[in-house]
Parts: sequence; C-alpha cells; structure tokens
Amino acid sequence: MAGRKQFDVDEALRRAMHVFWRWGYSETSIDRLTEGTGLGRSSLYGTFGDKSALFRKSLHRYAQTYHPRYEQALAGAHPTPSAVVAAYLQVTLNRIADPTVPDGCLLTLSAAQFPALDAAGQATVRAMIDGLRAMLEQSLRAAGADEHAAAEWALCTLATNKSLAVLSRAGFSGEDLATVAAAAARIPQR
Amino acid sequence: MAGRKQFDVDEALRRAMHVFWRWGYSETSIDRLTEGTGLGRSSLYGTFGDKSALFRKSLHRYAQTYHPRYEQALAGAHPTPSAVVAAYLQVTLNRIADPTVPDGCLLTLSAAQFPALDAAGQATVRAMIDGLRAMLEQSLRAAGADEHAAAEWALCTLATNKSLAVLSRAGFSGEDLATVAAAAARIPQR
DNA sequence: GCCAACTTGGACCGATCATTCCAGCATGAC
DNA sequence: GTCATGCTGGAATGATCGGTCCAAGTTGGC
Repeated sequence: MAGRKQFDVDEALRRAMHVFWRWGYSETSIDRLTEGTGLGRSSLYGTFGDKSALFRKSLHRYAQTYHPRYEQALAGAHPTPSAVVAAYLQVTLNRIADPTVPDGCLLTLSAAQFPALDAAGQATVRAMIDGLRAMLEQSLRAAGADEHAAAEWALCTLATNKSLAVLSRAGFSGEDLATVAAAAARIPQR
Repeated sequence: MAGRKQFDVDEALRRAMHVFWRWGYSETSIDRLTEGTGLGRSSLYGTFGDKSALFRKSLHRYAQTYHPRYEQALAGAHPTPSAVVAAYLQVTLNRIADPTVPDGCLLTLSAAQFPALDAAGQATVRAMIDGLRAMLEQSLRAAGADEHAAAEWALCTLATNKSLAVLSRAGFSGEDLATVAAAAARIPQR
C-alpha cells in the first residue's frame, strides 16, 4: 500500500489532462481527478502540487502533444487558403481518431460544460456533435476527389461547426439546438 | 427599501444573461449574479427561482434575441455555401457591434473561462480575440468587393477562428497561444 | 390612518470544495 | 534482519457554495 511510488507520473498527467479536457477547470473536482488518475489525494498533491498547478502542467502536456501537428499543418507549403483549411481538417480528424484520446475530441467538451441542461438537452448536443463529426469525415472524403468542391464543403462545415460551438457554449437548450440543426441541414451539401 | 418591486424584471434577466454569458455556468456564483444584476439574493430567488432556473431563462432570452438572426442568415435564399458563410459572418459582426452586449461578443468568453491561467495568459487570449475581430471586419470589407475572394477569406477566418476557440477552450498558456498566432499570421491573406 | 400584501437585506444552514496533516506501512540500502 | 525513507489512505479544516428563512419596512387600497 505504500513505500515507493506505485504509478507512472507521465501516465497520471496524461489522465489528468483528459479529465480537465472533458470537464473544464471548475467542473473538475479533486475527487474526479483522483478517480480519473487512480491516485490518492496525497499522491496527487505530493506529485503535482495544487489543482491550478496540475492544470498548468496539463496544458503544457497538451501543447507538447498536439501543438506541433497544428503548427505543421498551418505552416506547411499550402499555397491556397482552401488547402490550409483542408490540412486543418485533416489534423482535427486525426485527433478525433487519436487512440490516446478516449471518447473523442475536444468538441465533446460542449455536452459536459453545462450541468444545468437537462438530460435531453445534453443528449441533443451530443447528437449534433456526432453529426458534425460525420460531416467532417465526409468533407475530407470530398477533398480527395475535387479540391474546389472540398473547399466549399469545408466552408460549410466550418460555418456549421462554429455555429455549434458558439451556440452550445452559450448554453442553448435542447429544442433551440434542434432548430439550429434543422437550419444547418438546409445548407446545400454539394 | 421594500414594498413594491424596485427593478425591471426584463432588464435584470438581460443582465443575468450577460453574467452567465461571460463566466459560464459553474464560474457564475450567486454573488456574481447579485453584483451583476444589482438585485439581492431574495429578489433573485423570488423572481427567477434557483440558479439553474435562472440559467434556463437566460438561455431562452438569448435564443429569443439572437436565434432569429442566425436562422434568417442561414435559411435565406443563399444559393452558394460562400454566400451562407458571408451571411453568417455578417450576423456575427452585427453581434460584435451590438450595443446591448457590453464589452463585445461571445468570443470574449474564452479569456475568462480559465481562472488558473495567469494574467499574462489571459491578456494574450484577449489580444488574439481582438485580432480575430479585426480579421472578421476585414473579411467582410473584402466581401463587398469580390465574392470569391470573400469566400476564401472567410474560409481562412473561420479556420483561424475555430483554432482559437478550440485552443483557448482547451486552456493553452499564453506562450502557446502566441505561437499559434504566429502560425496563423503565415496564412496567405489574399 | 390603517391594514394586508409584498419586497428586501442579511443572517443562517448543510453540502461540497480545495487543501493540509498525520499515523501507518511497504520499500530499498546496508 | 534492521532501519531510515517517503509514499499512502483517510480524517480533519476552513472557505465557499447554493439555497432558505425571517424580521423589518414600504407600498397600495380602503
């Protein structure tokens, strides 16, 4: 039960990062961190310091892991804006499929961010996010076929994506989001 | 000091909406709400119910105010995706300039969302948001001149915008964000 | 002028939060 | 085998949270 460290510090930090990632800062309690990392309170404090220190370490870890990919995608030899967006989408998709990120991508934050939403509201947000993911995948398939069409598709996708992020962040209720989804569905899809 | 109501319910709800808007749900304490609305605890609870009820009323108020504009922009007779995005940007810009929304738009949420970030980190986020706002305005000016160029511009803008939203939401530190800003600056601007 | 109705400010409550502390014990060195 | 090291689980602490309650006081109707 005691003696020498019984966990891998780096792995614990990775898990803590995902807890912050999923729940945001203020919705992440120490109990949630102990549950997510498997460490006890004492080990957590002894290893990483207090909550905000652990959060900052998580940020750094996140930046180290994912930032170079965006950097590479955005700073590469992409002559046109549409190519830049395509590269950006590619990175995002890779992250969605990243096996080191359980249960999806950054976007899944939205559904957990507003505890005051009822279950139906959160389910709606989750469903819209799943739909968005499908759209992203479809837009990338289109990119392989025809670049101009891909650019147009990415345009629509990003616009809808942004709408969803803004709206869910602002905490729209389930029925509000459903209405927006209906509007988004009317965007021409080719 | 007492007797009959000494405040305007609708105005109080508008102010409460902005408090939630700026701080998010869990970072909004009752004390912050009383400070933001000017009402006492009793008046707040007596008029709107508990915190989550007030949040839901704020959502509804928000939806009533802003949703029709997006609905109109996204569902109107826009034949091409780029036109849809242009309309979307127009609505966003209008909201940025909306005098009923003090201190800017939804995007300003980001800077307040992570209390564990130091002052420099939050200032960096704020500066990037200001830069983003300038980019949006510039993209709209371009839209007036040449529609295709505008579409390309909007593409870049949204991509960068989305990056910022994702990154700041994930809680990047100030220097991380500065690096991303440098990368974004390398996106061709015409 | 009087009374019922209603609002208001502030004290109060239990729950939960982040954080600290300590006794107990497994470990590695000798 | 012995001992110092330092990690571990759990109890304890003070602050803050959302929420409740009530006495004090003001209003409008009569």
